[in-house]
Amino acid sequence: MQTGAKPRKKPRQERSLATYDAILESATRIFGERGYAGATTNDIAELAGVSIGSLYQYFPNKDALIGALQSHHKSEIAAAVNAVLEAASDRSLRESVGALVGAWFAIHLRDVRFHLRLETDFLPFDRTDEEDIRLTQAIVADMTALLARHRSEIVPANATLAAHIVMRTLMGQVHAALEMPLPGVSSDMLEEAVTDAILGYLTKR
Amino acid sequence: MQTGAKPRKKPRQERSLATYDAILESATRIFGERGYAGATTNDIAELAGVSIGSLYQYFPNKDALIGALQSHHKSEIAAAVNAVLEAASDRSLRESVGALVGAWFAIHLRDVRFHLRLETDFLPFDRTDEEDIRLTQAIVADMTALLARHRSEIVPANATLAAHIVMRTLMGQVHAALEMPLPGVSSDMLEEAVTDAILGYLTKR
Amino acid sequence: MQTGAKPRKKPRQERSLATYDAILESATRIFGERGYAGATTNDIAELAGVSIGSLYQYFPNKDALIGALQSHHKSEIAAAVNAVLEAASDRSLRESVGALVGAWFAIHLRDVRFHLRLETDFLPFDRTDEEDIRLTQAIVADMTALLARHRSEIVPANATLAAHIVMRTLMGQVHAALEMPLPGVSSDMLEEAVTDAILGYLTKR
Amino acid sequence: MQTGAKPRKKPRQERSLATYDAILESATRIFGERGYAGATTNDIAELAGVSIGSLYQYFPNKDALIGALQSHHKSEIAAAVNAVLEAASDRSLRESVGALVGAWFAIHLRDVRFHLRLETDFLPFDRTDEEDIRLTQAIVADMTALLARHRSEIVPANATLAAHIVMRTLMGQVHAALEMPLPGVSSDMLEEAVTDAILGYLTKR
DNA sequence: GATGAATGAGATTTCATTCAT
DNA sequence: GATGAATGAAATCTCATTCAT
Repeated sequence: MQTGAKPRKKPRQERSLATYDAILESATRIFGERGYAGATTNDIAELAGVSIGSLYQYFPNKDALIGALQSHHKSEIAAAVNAVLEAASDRSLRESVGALVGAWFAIHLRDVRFHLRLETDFLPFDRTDEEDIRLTQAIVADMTALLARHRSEIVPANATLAAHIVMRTLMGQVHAALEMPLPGVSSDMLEEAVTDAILGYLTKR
Repeated sequence: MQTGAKPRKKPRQERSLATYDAILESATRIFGERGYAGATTNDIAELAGVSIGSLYQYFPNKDALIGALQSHHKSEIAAAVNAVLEAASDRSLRESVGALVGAWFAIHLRDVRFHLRLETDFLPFDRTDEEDIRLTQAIVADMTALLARHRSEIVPANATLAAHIVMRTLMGQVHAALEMPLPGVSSDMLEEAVTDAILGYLTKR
Repeated sequence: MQTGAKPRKKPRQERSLATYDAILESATRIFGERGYAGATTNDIAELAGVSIGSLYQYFPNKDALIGALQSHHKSEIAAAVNAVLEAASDRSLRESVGALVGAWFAIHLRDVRFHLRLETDFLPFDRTDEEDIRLTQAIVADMTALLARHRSEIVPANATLAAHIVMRTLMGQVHAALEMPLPGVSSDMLEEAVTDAILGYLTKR
Repeated sequence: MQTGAKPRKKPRQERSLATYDAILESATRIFGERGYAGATTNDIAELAGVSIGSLYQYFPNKDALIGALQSHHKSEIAAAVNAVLEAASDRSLRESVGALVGAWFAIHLRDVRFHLRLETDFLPFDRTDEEDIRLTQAIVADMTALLARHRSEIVPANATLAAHIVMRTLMGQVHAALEMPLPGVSSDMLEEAVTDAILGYLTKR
């Protein structure tokens, strides 16, 4: 796999934009259904209703599609975390953590199979482009800021480490929830349990 | 990818056994370095020092290699969890959870890149063979039993759900630790933080 | 490759002419650097600063670019040979041959890489259009006339064969000089050696 | 085009050798007929009667085929020049040069179209592998030695330059003879004219 | 006339798998 | 049992060319 694969050109005309979007939508579906290796660029183009040549006009290779999809995904998470931070002043720690857990699950459940793939097949990709690094840092920064707001209630001394632990707990729980659903456990119950787990870590004295 | 691919035969003779092991060892290395798609059966055979024909004598196809590797991995975890359970009578809850976390990290750190792959590239594999299901159930059962031993200290009412949450927290934390190491955080510190997170969830009143 | 591809139209207006020239100049550069297969019409258009559509307005296909370039090249040679012929009355045989060699080298050295390509990649092109044939004949005719002027000093009986041998010697030497420069041999020395070789052939008794 | 492409493996078994030879023979034919760009690896494999996979087992890419063909060609020339040198003691300069010209033409005429391609399409290839350099040096060295044997009759002072001029004359004349045959000129006549040209250069006082 | 998005045939190359030796 | 030459389906990607705007 090549690295640093980025969109070859940004669409300028209208027609172009529609093509670009159609390809990404198709890619989401097909990667989600078949995984990285199982998906073929020809099938993605076909489902998008464009020629294979057009796909390669916008994405220099297969990996560039994954890159674009991952960027979009991470942007969503960053926005959600930021929204929780913005609303934090009116909320208790429990409410904020609950909102965080809720948003995290919501983003992933919207397109379950795709996100599961994203967390599995695609993670090994070199995610070294600046955009991606920036987003990751933004997420961690917002989470650290969120914890700082409730400094007095929180036990762990190292705030950055705590932010990472929280983020990783979220990732792990969501991933596992997608991969092996627990029979007899509603998503409300699950979200509450995860919220408890995070609060337990943060506030246990 | 084919599903339910199992080893074609269990080698009985000495020389056979050596060949079989050499192939698995080589597969661990190469899958770890290159991922599922990047690894080729020819390269695995070559590194193992056997002909490609011999590889196919023991494993009917590429997926069977992954299957064997995953079984081995899950067996290790099951054994570790069981060992913690066996030793639980002499230990406090904190000690047992600490031992669990330690063992989990140890198993994965031993061959970092491969285990990271295992958690990513290879998860989508249909793990529906009986052996695998049995092992997963054994792990959850042992964990539930472990929690039961400390019933009085533990808050979550649903023991099975609690066992899953714990297991998932472990998986998520280990995976994240492998994938994005935290600079300035020693593995001891990390293990302690994860232990805290789990205990926080289990015992928070 | 198509044969007999000719410029679709000769541009009449000023702006058109500038576009036409820009394309040819760009083609010279890119064919020279990358060869026939390595050059793409899109890149040629881009370097010329015009759209790919415009390029195809002037040249019906890729081969037409080569055709135009070859014509231009052959015209230059024809003009140079003719100039030597025109000046021949005031010159000795040695002077005329020296002028011929000098002009031939000068034309090719001006854009070394492109001319090397011209002698290699592009020769197989069907050069059957009338213009090209006419130019080739003109070159041979002028050379024959040049030799005729010094009939008395010249040994080979068949003047046309002699003209061809001279032309071919020039082509071979220039080509080889471009392709594998001789370290320690200045271009003056080389031109003199080639002049000697031709004179040796023509005048050896 | 990739450089330094060499045969992927040397055939060890009998079957293997036959495959290898069949591919090279087929490649000679198809490259000769269609040129580098026009030839496809699939067609070469098909004509050779082997699968495309087998072709790539022996030659890592298209260029490696050209490389092998060029090596073979240069070997032939080197052998011929050496043979002329070996026989030089019993011959006059004119006889040796005549033999050289004859051999050079013979090698190329045997498979005219292919050799023409070799001199055109394929020359731009990076011929930087040691084998090739060694052969070129051997050819020049043998030619220089040949000239040294007739030192007293020869005019040009710089023997290496003279050897190059001779070689380049040969290349140019053969190439031109292949590309544009002279109507009414037999090959004997042509070879004699070329011999005269070379001798003229070497011995003109 | 100019533009450039779109096309799609076709080329190269890989690699899991087979099977004659 | 072991070998490794051979297979060929299938995937990625290119680029000359068209044509609606």
